[in-house]
Amino acid sequence: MTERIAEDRRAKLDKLREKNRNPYPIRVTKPVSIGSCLENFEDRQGEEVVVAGRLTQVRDFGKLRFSHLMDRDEQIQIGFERDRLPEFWPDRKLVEANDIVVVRGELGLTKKGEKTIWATEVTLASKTLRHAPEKWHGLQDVEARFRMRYVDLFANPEVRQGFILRSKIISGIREHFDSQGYLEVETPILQPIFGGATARPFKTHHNSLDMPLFLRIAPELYLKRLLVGGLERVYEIGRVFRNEGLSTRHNPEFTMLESYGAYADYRDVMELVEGLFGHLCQTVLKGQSKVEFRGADYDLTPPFDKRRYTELFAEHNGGLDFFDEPAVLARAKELHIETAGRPWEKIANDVFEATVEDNLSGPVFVYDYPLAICPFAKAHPEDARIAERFELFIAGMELANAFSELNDPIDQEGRFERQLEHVDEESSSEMDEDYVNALEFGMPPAGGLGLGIDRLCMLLTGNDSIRDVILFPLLKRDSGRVEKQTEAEKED
RNA sequence: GGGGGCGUAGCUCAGGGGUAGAGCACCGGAUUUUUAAUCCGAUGGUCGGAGGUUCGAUCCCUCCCGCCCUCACCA
Repeated sequence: MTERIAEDRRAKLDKLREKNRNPYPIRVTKPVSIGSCLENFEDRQGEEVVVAGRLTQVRDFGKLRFSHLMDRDEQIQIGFERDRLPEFWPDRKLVEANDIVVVRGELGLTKKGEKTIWATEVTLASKTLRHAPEKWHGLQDVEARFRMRYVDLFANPEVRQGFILRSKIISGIREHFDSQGYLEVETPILQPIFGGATARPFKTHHNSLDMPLFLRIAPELYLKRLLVGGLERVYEIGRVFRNEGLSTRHNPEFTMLESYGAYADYRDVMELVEGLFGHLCQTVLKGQSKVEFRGADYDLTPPFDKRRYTELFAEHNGGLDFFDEPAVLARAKELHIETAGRPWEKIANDVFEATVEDNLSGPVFVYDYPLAICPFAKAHPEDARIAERFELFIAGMELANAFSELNDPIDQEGRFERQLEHVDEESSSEMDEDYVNALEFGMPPAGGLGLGIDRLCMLLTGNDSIRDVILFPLLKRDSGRVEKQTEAEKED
């Protein structure tokens, strides 16, 4: 079969049209879910229902045929009998596996006790022109699954369930923040100055304003402006964009939750996060608190372990004091970490990442980070070198990042200025003066949180790769296939 | 960007310097209780792309494209 469209299916489509059967009707009878038909099924035999979905696996017995019908959540057997379907029966071979149909019928059982809808009326709702993937293995080819996610979703029910779960996770997050009095807001994705994180941005341009713009790397600085404005508790779930490499844990666009709550500090945010995980275990995981990820088990029951950054640093580096610059530099060289021309605190943090992070199975809050790598966090009242910041690690993945937000405009301006001394592709060459201006109008003390939704979904759905929890992960264009297709189209 | 692996029918996969293979799907036939139905028959391929070696390449070599894993950057 070299044609783009399966010729046999095209022929069936033509036959349907000849018989005045619309293969793509505008309106069909509204169905109920198959799941609702399965509830209390035994007591409802003989009841008439209308269901709809994709046909699978037709099993033909001459005057009788069986198939399964699949909708979003469930599937059920459909029994087609010649004598009950005078209208449909002559067309039965024109309607085949993979077609979308609406079936009216009676709930009943087969001789072997299989729950079945005995059809009394069958309407083709959409004719399929492509062959479906194999019924048993589904679509396995990873590349094809990503490029044709629409096929992956209907051919692989577990993929569909995974994305349904992702949707429920996001609903669960909204429920939790809403219940805590947080207001969901939206802030600019197109930003004239990028900030709020350390990452290379995507650049774009607005034509009529003739203005360079960046796709946001974080919503942080806009959300905190809203605290100045008095909204007090805000959160945003949205896409952020980072112009960096791809991996099983990184996609150039990913979904982030950020929240900011006035009159709270990072300890309160830890509780907020623990509460969130508790809520998700209750709702999304239906009371479960254990998840399996990459072959290991994780217990998400709060409270989580809490470990001080500098203590972990010493523990995994032979008692080394994080602030002992010459000793840490020596350790960095031992670990073959790039040191030349880089700020020492980044080098020291690289030592932390190289020696500690992979060993954090978690869930664990790592807290009290060195202030120098936390440009938006408040200093610890007892040690000016330390910031009130924590990160949540589970399965070696950084899932969340939070701090007691810096609201001192003069301190903030100074930290921006210090950042400008080391400008690279990952930091703006411009200070966000308006953000400092906002702080000068007064921002209440606040606890802020950033949480990677995709990684959370990986953990809760047990998927190893971020591409398995993003419906359409970024892929290169397959120029070979594209050329092949356009050539084939020209020949038509 | 570095290293490793992969790309064969619509799908899942085997094969391998000499006419390209299976199962499923599809097509024709049989069949009123199947559950990956079964049975009989038929169809279906630029073996990712372009070069090279060879009498002959899907197989060997080179380059290119794409995907996966991994390292680096990062969340």
